[in-house]
Amino acid sequence: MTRYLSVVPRSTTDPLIRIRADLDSYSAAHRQVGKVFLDAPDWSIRATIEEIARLAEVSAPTVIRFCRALGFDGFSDFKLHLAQSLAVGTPFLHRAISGNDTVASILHKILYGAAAVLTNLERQLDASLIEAAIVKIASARRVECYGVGATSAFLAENAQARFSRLGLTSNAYFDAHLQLISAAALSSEDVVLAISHVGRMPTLLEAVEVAREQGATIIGMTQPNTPLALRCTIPIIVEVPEDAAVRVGTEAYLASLVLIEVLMVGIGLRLGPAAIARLKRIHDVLFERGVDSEVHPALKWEWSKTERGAADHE
Amino acid sequence: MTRYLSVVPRSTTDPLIRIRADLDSYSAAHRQVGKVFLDAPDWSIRATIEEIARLAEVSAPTVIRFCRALGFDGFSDFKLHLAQSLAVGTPFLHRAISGNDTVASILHKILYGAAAVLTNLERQLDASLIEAAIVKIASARRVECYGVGATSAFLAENAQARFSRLGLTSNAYFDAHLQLISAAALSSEDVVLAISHVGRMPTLLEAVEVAREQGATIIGMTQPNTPLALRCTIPIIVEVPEDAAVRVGTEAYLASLVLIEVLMVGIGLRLGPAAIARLKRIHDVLFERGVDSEVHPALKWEWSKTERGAADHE
DNA sequence: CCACTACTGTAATTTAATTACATCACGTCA
DNA sequence: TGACGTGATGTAATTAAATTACAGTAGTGG
Repeated sequence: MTRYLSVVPRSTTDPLIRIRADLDSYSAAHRQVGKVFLDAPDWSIRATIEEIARLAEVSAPTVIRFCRALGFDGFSDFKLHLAQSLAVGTPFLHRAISGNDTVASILHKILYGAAAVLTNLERQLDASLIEAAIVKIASARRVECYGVGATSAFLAENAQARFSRLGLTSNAYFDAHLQLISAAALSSEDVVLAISHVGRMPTLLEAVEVAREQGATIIGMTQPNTPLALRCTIPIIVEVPEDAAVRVGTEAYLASLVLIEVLMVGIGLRLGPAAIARLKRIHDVLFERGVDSEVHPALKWEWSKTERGAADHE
Repeated sequence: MTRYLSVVPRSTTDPLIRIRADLDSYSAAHRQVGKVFLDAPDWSIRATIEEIARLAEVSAPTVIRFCRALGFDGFSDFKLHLAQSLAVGTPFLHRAISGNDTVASILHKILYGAAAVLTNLERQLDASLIEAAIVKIASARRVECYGVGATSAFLAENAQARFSRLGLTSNAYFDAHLQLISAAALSSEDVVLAISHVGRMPTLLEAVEVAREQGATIIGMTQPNTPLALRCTIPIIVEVPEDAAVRVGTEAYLASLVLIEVLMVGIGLRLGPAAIARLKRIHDVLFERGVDSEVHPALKWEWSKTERGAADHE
């Protein structure tokens, strides 16, 4: 009875992602089962094996075999994992905040809502696009970060600070004019990271258009189906549920911020130990001096500019 | 067999929180059971009822009764909920990112890591302190937001923007000097929101000290046991795991941002429809003009509510 | 066309959760 | 003080669920 030992090390992705990815390679009966899980994951975690078998029009053992084929110990084990992967996904999205919420319940809803957005993001994102973005940025001559409005300006600034800390040449522009000037000076070795959730600011689109004409790679961080998304070389689509939940903007903002983090980590790993050592060094310096190391995620860009200059010769 | 129907509406808090809160009021045997769940929640979700009963030195039916007493349908139902509440909590915290991670797995780890921090936050926070902060801010003559360093400056600015949009009088100061001047001008009707994750910046502490002498309420958003935390009237403690992962500050930053969101929502509900209508109005103006509404992350909140007729007051 | 293999279902088995009932401890009131 | 009720717990029986063993079937290669 070594059932409890096989806890984690299977694979990182969650069951539904794997099922969807592999659905085509399954046999007829297994495909049926997979479809049931994909169609009604919420229901599945509370259903018995018989119920699922009935819905999939297969026998119960087939369901078990399906679970085992995915690497789980059995149906129960699979169900547990599925439940956990769904945990933050669905249950709290529908619940809007109202006047009779207590502080504790507001806290709960907002925290879970935010967490849900982040975990759902994994299902929506195309890892290969992110990888493409990482590859491009890591080898770019320079990375220009454009953002319009307070929030995306901060995101752009944040991205720029991180890129600089990794030793890349990067600038951030929040002004329509400066963006245009920057875009006009780009080459095909350069990358633009354009951040705008709404993705229809004419001035930004114009700058993107110019950068495109210069042959630069455009990585856009935006909602699906926006003009910006359509003009990108590599769209990184941040889709947050248009839910009746309290706030909309913050969730997209959190998602974007975390995605920038992913980019930075990915680029860092790609650039190798030197870049990571550089990060650590900056952190240590700040720490020794007793400076708020919270400066870390978004160093002032004057800062990193100087840092970048010094770091070019290593 | 109406087992599957009782899905949600029990209560908002998760099982472990409730158990810990109510532990004292349980009978001897139930307390034993509760302790087992609290001590080994991870193990519990994979254990059978017999195993748990054995460990708690009670009988199996007692375990079931315990689950029922908490409002669940039975042991399985309880286990499922427990599993879900733990889902984002534990499993990925220990896992650092290494060179042989794929982009997909980096994505997974970072997204889940961030989500985990947010959901764990609920267990660590004291809702009554947040409520106290909400009450104070909502009735303050003015709210001064202090932040040092790029990140907490942004947080302070963000908080200030939200408070202003709710119709409160609020300013944000990032400069040591300005903070001091602001602090010196406060009265006992005023509130300072001091944001600093590290919480030991001398200039900020000094400003806080001065504000304190003036009789102002100090709400501090910081780590546990920092000088700032000790000097606050109302400490809002953001404790994030000291993970060995690549990134350090981002998680604390996300947590703080979401907490500001909670404050804003709480204050908004407390202030009533007028504040909510004001938010909506700002949103409409920006929206009509085609401005990136992401400019204001806090916007759009409660539009659903105002739309469904609560816009009464204006 | 046969043998082999990979899938799938049926029926039996095992395991786990749940219920019904008995017991015990404790407090209350005649 | 002692019968009585109430609430909490355990024991044994019951039911439900997951799993295994086995058998049949379809497709594939020799």
